[in-house]
Amino acid sequence: MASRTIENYLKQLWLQQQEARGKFVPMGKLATLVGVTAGTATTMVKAIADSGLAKYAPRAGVRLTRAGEQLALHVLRRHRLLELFLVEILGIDWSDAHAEAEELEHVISETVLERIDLLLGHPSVDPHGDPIPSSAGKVEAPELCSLAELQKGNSTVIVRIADQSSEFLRFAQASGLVPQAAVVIEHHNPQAGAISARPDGKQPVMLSMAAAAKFLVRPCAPTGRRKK
Amino acid sequence: MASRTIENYLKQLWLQQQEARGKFVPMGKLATLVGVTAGTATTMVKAIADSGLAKYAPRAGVRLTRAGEQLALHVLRRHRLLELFLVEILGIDWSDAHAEAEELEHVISETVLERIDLLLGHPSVDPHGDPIPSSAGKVEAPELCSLAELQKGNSTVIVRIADQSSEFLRFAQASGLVPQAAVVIEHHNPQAGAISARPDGKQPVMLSMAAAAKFLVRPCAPTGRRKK
DNA sequence: TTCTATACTTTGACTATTCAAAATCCATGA
DNA sequence: TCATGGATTTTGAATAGTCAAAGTATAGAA
Ligand SMILES: [Mn+2]
Ligand SMILES: [Mn+2]
Ligand SMILES: [Mn+2]
Ligand SMILES: [Mn+2]
Repeated sequence: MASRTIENYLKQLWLQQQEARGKFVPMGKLATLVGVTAGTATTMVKAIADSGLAKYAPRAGVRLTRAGEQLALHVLRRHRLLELFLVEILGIDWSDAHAEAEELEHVISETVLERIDLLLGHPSVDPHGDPIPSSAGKVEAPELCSLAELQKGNSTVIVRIADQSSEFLRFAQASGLVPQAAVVIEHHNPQAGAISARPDGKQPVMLSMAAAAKFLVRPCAPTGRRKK
Repeated sequence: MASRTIENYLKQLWLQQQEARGKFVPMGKLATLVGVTAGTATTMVKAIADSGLAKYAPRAGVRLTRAGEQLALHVLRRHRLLELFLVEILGIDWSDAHAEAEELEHVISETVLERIDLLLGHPSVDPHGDPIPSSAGKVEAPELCSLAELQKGNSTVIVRIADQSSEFLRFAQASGLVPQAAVVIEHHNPQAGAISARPDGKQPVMLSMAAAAKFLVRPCAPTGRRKK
């Protein structure tokens, strides 16, 4: 029903709405995410709003309607199942899977999708630890904290990486900072704006707070210490 | 490089050229194959010719250049490898694989394609027995004869089905007339324009000459008899 | 309150692809 | 030779997306 272009707008909108729940996504932000100029985004968003998939408030931004969210979740389900499929079954590199899935997500039929889901054993997370929406359009949104929030000496397990760029993913993999990996915080320098994390059986890795914030972990403070 | 639309035109052109080697494909025929009006085909073909992928002769037809053939063969390779992958790995129905591959063939990257090729063990034919072009763009074109050309009492093996429509494929599968199946010609009535073929271990099947011609076999006349 | 930088919207134009309908060509048969 | 009918080409218009550039609104700074 929705064109591939519209599917991309909806998906980015949904992802962005997760960041700031309930708020309107500004046009400039959406344009950047989709990779078009602001004027193009305005035009497309008006069309999307006309078809009832979003609410558009001029100069304020856009927000998905329930129908828009459902459609976005179906696209996201295809995207994430495909990512896992590419990595697990075809052996595609972790860092390339996202870009490949970005195209495939628009041409996979429901039949093929369910076959993939079956073959993978109805997985709940993709290779980056991102949750896979159910075919009914449900996703769990667990509150996670990041490596940036832990204290020196804390140990934890990475569950999710919040950056899909292949450069970052290559760095993460090379460092051993992948989902399921246990890590210990070796140094924590809020002043220097950096921490040092050691993945189990690997060398310690220096991370800026910004980079550390991209590694979502659980449990948050397993050694019992708590902030403040 | 080439858009999905152009890839479709090139592929149909190549397929059609196989039927009548060396001849120009008439616009009306191409239009039907691609599923557009004749006027549209004329417009597109002129653009394709301008980019050097085909030779266009007004009122005579089109023919691919060497460059166009190479591109067409790459698309065909993607198509057939995907068909086999869908059937073998994902368990998609034989009769649906073609339609699915028709979309996927335009978005698969070279990397994913080679992974699929590897996973399938560098196969040489797709689920319908159609040869898969090599990555260098070569295809063998074995001269085959069809069930329609055999005599009563001949036995042979089906190697290829020359019809991609899901209705025909479903009928073929239900009858047991699939690639690798051994069959015996039980009756042969040129006057009635029909034959009866019995797949090994199955019930005999009545086929019009037109239908029988869609089943390509080898060897042609295994029992030593020859025509005329 | 007034000004202005920045974000946003509008406008005009362009590409790719398609269709319907009108115009044209040409092999054929009279 | 000449009229036709069918195939082909041309023309005009439409749709989906996109950009560049020009116009506009508004949160804050002054
Ligand atoms: Mn996409
Ligand atoms: Mn992911
Ligand atoms: Mn296709
Ligand atoms: Mn095939």
